[in-house]
Amino acid sequence: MKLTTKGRYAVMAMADLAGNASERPVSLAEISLRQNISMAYLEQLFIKLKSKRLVKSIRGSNGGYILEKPPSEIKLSNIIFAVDEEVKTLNCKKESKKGCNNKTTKCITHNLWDDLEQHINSFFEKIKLEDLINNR
Amino acid sequence: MKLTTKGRYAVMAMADLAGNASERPVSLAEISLRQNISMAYLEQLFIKLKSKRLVKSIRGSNGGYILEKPPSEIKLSNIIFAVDEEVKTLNCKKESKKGCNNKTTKCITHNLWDDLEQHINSFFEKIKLEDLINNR
DNA sequence: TTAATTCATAGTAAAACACTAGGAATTCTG
DNA sequence: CAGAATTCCTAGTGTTTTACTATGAATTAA
Repeated sequence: MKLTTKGRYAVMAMADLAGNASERPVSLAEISLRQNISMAYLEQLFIKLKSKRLVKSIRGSNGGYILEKPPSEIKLSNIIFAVDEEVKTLNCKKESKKGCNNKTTKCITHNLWDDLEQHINSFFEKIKLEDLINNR
Repeated sequence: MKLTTKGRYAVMAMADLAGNASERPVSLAEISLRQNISMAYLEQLFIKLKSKRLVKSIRGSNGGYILEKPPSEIKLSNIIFAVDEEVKTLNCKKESKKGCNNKTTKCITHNLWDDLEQHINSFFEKIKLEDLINNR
């Protein structure tokens, strides 16, 4: 899991979407205004969010986006993985290619970083969009 | 806390140092060989580790480094903070400057990312150098 | 004196990041 | 039907960070 502002923006946008849901779809222009994220950038994010089936789009005038599932079923990890697709293994792959057996110091930290990754993942696995909008 | 290969290399080097401790100090040349990290790069790391009092240096021929404290007293968080000094707040500071009160979506994720940071920190707080060399 | 080492500072190539640009396709509304 | 509002799509780009190299000085053991 990669942690950049991209993931953060995606979470912000999705929280905005969840918090402002109504009959009508929410346009990126609105989100852009409220969250102060450029529209072109949001577009990129939402194309990915859509391809991962987190949102649905309605094209044309008065179009916009709506959540594909209720906020209680969308985990933050889903969002972050959607936009920061590459699972960053922090060079572990490179090193395992170089040959890394379980006795080297190299591999000690190899495992360590894997554990960390899981630790971070579980953080975002536990939190749902719903939690964000409820807890404020 | 910033997570780059730099921190990882530092942990590797410190684990190597802990694992190969003896009467004599351990030279960076040795560590460089064993861990396959360039010496010049190790030098940079160790200057920082030294300034944070994690290692002691012995200059001159047959010199090198030794741990300043027993491995049971060196937390991985100490090592990582030593080399990746800037506490990366992932744009939170920038945003709090822009003005961010507790009702905005922006601030929801602001807090969220702070929590994450703590979550990651606690991961490295719990692990000591000793654990690495014992658990293999 | 020489070799091995740490210390210190500067520089640099490549990658990642965050973002912009430009236009095509779709759909509602008047 | 025309026009406006929107999503969709693909490139491009300036800045920053990263990871690393280069160079040489200072120190110390043998």
